[in-house]
Amino acid sequence: MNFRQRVYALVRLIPSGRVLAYGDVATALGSPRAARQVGYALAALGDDTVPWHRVVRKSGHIAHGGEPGRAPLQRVLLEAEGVVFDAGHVDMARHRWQPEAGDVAGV
DNA sequence: GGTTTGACCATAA
DNA sequence: CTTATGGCCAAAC
Repeated sequence: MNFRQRVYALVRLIPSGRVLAYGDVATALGSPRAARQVGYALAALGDDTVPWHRVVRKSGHIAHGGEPGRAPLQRVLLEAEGVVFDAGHVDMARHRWQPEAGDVAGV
């Protein structure tokens, strides 16, 4: 399976109110240094069947996409799920989700 | 095949 | 706090 498809599959498993860093997704897929590919995969994402807004930077800050208006939208979607924003960034220590072994195996 | 690119990350100043 | 630099891996050309 392509790397991008694996990214989509894993992101779909993120529960509501939880977030993951690009690097965390890459690590869960077995390539800890492929954080850029995760963002690349989400950028090429056409369908909205994937909760892409639950993926942020490791700092908890929202990534600067080339598409204008995407960042504010992402924040709104996260806050709607109960994610707490502190000084413009997500509290990662509080909302970071850790994928379980069974979840990644199913992909 | 080589080269470019990018919703990243870590480090340093 | 900001800016700069290098590395990284997969996809696209």
